Amino acid sequence: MDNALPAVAETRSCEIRDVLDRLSDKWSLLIVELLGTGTRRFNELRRAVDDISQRMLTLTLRRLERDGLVTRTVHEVVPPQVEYALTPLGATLLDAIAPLVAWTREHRQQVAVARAAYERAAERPA
Amino acid sequence: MDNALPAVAETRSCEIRDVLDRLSDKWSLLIVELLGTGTRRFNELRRAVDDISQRMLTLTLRRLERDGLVTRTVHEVVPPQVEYALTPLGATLLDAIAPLVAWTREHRQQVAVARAAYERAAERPA
DNA sequence: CTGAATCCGCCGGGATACTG
DNA sequence: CAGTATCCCGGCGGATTCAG
Repeated sequence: MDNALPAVAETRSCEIRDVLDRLSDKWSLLIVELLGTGTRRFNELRRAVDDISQRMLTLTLRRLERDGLVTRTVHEVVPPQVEYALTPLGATLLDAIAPLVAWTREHRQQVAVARAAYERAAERPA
Repeated sequence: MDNALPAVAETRSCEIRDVLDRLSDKWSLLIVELLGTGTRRFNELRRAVDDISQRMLTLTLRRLERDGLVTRTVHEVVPPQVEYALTPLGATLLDAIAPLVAWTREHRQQVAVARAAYERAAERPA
């Protein structure tokens, strides 16, 4: 077994840092996942996430738009109406995170159990 | 097309929140990815990530251990030697994030281009 | 309805020093 | 080598208010 830390590992870690950092905020992946089911309006997303602030929803959507993952379409009507949807690029990201989302659903219990056991062990060192 | 926000979307978003939040910190996915290539010692990881502080590496590893994703093995020798490795559960997570990691590698350029275009458009509203 | 702007608390996370 | 302890700062993100 090759036990030395291969150069490829370091290289790969560096390469994915910027984008992975970008996606590692509190809401981005969640919004992408939600937009996977179709075009949504601002308050639709707000209600769906339900504990995101206006501010963070706006900022998250702006960043996703900036990175070419989401489109923002303003309909000039009263009251204003803005629709958000995944771009083709965003759709590929959706596919990429699907396994991760599935993983969280399938292993959530297992993680919770492990965490509970760890906490219990930590509380009684005697 | 079913354009109403389906109940399933809200439900799914809520279900994955806790674990996704847990994984959405700055370093966890990166460490999991690095441990995918085999057992590593503390300073090996430190050098591999290279701009993580001692503190954050320790905290990140502790949390991964707590959640049953990583094992911590202390060898009672001098100097001390501690080895970290993925648990079977951690290995399943590695598989789950593989597509996301691949995505970042394949679309990094595209994101950078979109971002640059967005910034340029923002700077010249005239 | 969809934001922008402001204020502010909290904590993620870096730097440094110390320990077994 | 592999941590722990302490200090401290920046910015994420919530609450609220204002605007088109």
